[in-house]
Amino acid sequence: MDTQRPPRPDTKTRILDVAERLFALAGFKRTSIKRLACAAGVNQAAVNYHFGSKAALIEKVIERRMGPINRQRIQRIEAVRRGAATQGRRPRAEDLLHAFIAPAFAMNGSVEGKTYFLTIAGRAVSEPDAAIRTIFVEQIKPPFMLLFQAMREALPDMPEKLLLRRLHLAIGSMNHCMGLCSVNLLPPDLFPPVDDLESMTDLLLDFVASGMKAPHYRENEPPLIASRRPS
Amino acid sequence: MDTQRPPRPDTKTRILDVAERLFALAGFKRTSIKRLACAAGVNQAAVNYHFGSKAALIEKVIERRMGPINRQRIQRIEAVRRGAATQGRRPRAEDLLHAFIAPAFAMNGSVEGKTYFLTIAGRAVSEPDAAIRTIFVEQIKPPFMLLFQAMREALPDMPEKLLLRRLHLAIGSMNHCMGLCSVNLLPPDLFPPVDDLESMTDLLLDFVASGMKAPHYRENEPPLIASRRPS
DNA sequence: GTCTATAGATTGATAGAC
DNA sequence: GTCTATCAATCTATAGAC
Repeated sequence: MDTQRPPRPDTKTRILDVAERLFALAGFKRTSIKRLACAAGVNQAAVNYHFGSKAALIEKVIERRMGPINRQRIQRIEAVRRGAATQGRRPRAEDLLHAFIAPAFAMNGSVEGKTYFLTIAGRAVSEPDAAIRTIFVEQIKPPFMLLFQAMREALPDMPEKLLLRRLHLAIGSMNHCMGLCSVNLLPPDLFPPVDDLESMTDLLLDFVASGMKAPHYRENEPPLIASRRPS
Repeated sequence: MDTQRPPRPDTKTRILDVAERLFALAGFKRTSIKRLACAAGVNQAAVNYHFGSKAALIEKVIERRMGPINRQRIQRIEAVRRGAATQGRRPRAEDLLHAFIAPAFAMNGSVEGKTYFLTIAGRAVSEPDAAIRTIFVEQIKPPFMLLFQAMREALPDMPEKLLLRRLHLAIGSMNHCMGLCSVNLLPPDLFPPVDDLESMTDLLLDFVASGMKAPHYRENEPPLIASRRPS
């Protein structure tokens, strides 16, 4: 066998990899620097030497994945827009949503790294620590707002506020999906494990594309669903 | 004025109310018994005297709201089923989803208590502490499985696995929605605040009902959305 | 860069007086 | 039931030798 084992990554990368895994499995707060360093095979003081503080380490763990994902999102949304403009038509909502969702499930790197980060990202919006939550929110804001603008072109008849709120519901499905397809947050009888991340993407895309295009009623119209307001 | 101020609730209830608020605002882990007791105007030792431990207190906070919500869910799903059977037709997916969703947004009690609990519930599925997460999962399982069975009647052509997975995406939207409509997890420019919980329910119901009924392809069929697999 | 040792703060839980 | 006082464990961060 001429397969050489990959060289042991440097300390900084080892810390980031282990931090990603432990943060996914036990959360930020419950993962102490001490156990993290032990699992990475480095000294406890080395973590603060390389990253300055636990908060800074958390930020690096997030940025390492979110940066590339969000750059891809922006590129692909722009590509969908250009493609539609070339053909003289509006962009399709499905294509835009796919451009936003797919990069999160198609990261480079090991499968493990992927799935661990999906768990972390799934917790992001509801993270109780505002400082951590803000890291995510600020990073996802540019591609999200770009998606919003492009979706206005795709669905010009939908009121802006409704569109924006529905986009948040789509993000909610995506986050939930992210959490489900990695660390087993739910028992298998409750959520049948999905074989691969690609079919997860399809599952999600069908759902949110349909949800985004749901009929909506204008003011003073009777509800579409009669049973909605049970007397 | 003959309006009598409501009598100060007893110690146990005061602790539960304050715990609910602080757990929503700062999370379980970051809320210490000490600050909790201080905010409730009770002694620190009183918390452990009344509840035994922090974990037991968390469980009580969750059960106090989830119990009534889930009982309502079961009642309303059964009612939809009976109503449909009486008319000799299948239950409607919208009605079943409404039966599951509405009780969460229509709790009894103060508006504050409502919204604080919505934040807590929104974090439930992605909670890093498995013990806490399990409390939620076990409590929501009965109404969720009942919803699943009833939805099989409503959408008999959909493969079971797909139906189950889509139901999870619906739950994901709901959870996200719960988090958003209470404590401001996101800045208002990113998510326009919703005036009332009822319109939040409508927003959510339109979205998930449409998502659940999205077209799906059988095996060996070409994808509905051509752009889904960009070469 | 890596290590040991420890400071300094906070935590959950409890013992025991009243 | 309510209080004070405290224990034992845990945490982040850092000082200082090598």
